[in-house]
Amino acid sequence: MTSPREDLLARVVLHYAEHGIRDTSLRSLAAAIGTSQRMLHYHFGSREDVLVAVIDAVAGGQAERIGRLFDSESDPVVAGERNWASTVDGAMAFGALWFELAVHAMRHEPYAARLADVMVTAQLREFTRLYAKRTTPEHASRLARLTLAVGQGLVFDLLIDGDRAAADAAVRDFTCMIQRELDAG
Amino acid sequence: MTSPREDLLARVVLHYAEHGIRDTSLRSLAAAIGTSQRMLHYHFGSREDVLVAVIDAVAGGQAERIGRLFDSESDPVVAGERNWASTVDGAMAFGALWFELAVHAMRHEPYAARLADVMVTAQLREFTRLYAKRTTPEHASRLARLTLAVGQGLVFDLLIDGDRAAADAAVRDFTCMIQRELDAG
DNA sequence: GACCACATGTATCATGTGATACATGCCAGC
DNA sequence: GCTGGCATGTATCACATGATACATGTGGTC
Repeated sequence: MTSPREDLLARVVLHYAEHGIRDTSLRSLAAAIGTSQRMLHYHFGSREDVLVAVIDAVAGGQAERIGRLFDSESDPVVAGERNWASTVDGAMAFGALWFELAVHAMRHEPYAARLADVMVTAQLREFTRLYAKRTTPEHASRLARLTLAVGQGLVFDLLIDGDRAAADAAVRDFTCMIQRELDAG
Repeated sequence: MTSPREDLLARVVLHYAEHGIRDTSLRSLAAAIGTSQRMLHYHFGSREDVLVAVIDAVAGGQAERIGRLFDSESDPVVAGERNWASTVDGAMAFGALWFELAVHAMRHEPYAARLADVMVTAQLREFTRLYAKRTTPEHASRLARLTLAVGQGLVFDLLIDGDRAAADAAVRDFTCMIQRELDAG
């Protein structure tokens, strides 16, 4: 069912999530996930190709998550809450790796284009679409960016200071504020 | 006036901001900023010490910024706007380096403790203090985290998709929402 | 002028690293 | 049972890298 490559990739992602990419050599990576450096080269090609595969995997997972999340739900507030739940779960799983990968998107590396899309553009589009049902397109677009930023910023802070309860509370406040904004607009 | 070390450090920060830390060797770094690998070792010690110095410099700059920003201004909304202006300027200057360093804070590296403080804790404290003048301490604390997250998340998105106008517009919306929240609370 | 601390240049070392060559195992299909 | 393709193990190469040893310059003090 699962190819050796997929199997390896999953373990690579786990190890990167825990130990970071920057000072993980192919040798130590291979040893840690129970394979050999030879196999990493065989299944991925080069060291950079390992990174690209990781980015593709994370981007793919995120894309799937977005699709699943926004297709089934049409109420923006409920979607926002579900999005937060799903975002924070991913954050706890991937940890700092999420931001480590985001840096590649910020540097506009070609292989990270899809990641940039699922991290920002795609979610922005979906939130805008949802909000547009309750307000003007321009307003919806601004609120979408705000909502996305709140999720990302809270995850940022959460990963640094670990205060999950505070993040959840802030989301609840923001949800109320959005609700009021939509009712007023 | 400026010691050779400070002078070097400033150039190191610039180069890291533009090219990233991850694949910059001491040799290429030294060549790029017009010094020798020998000098980097002489003035900083080891490669990791260079990183620590960079983190300290960035954290110090941010600490100074926080102090300057929040001491002079007592109105939370005005402080929020000024904070955004200053945050976004820093983001455009440091670029992805800001998040590259944040990853170290997320991994709770000891040398990044001060960075974690200025990135989250200190700002959280200041915003909470400001908001507490207009609402309950608990509410102020939640709004502070929200405000901080909005700034960070918008910078995150801005660095990825480059839409400065959208970020500014979102901030304006958020400012209104906060204003309403404070007036209601 | 002797001395000294700070700063810088040159050369080199030991090692970790990505990559590759070559051989081996395993298993399906004929 | 032979063959061919996928997968894996072993050994090695060429090189970049961090680090250090040693020599040189430079400016200030007595």
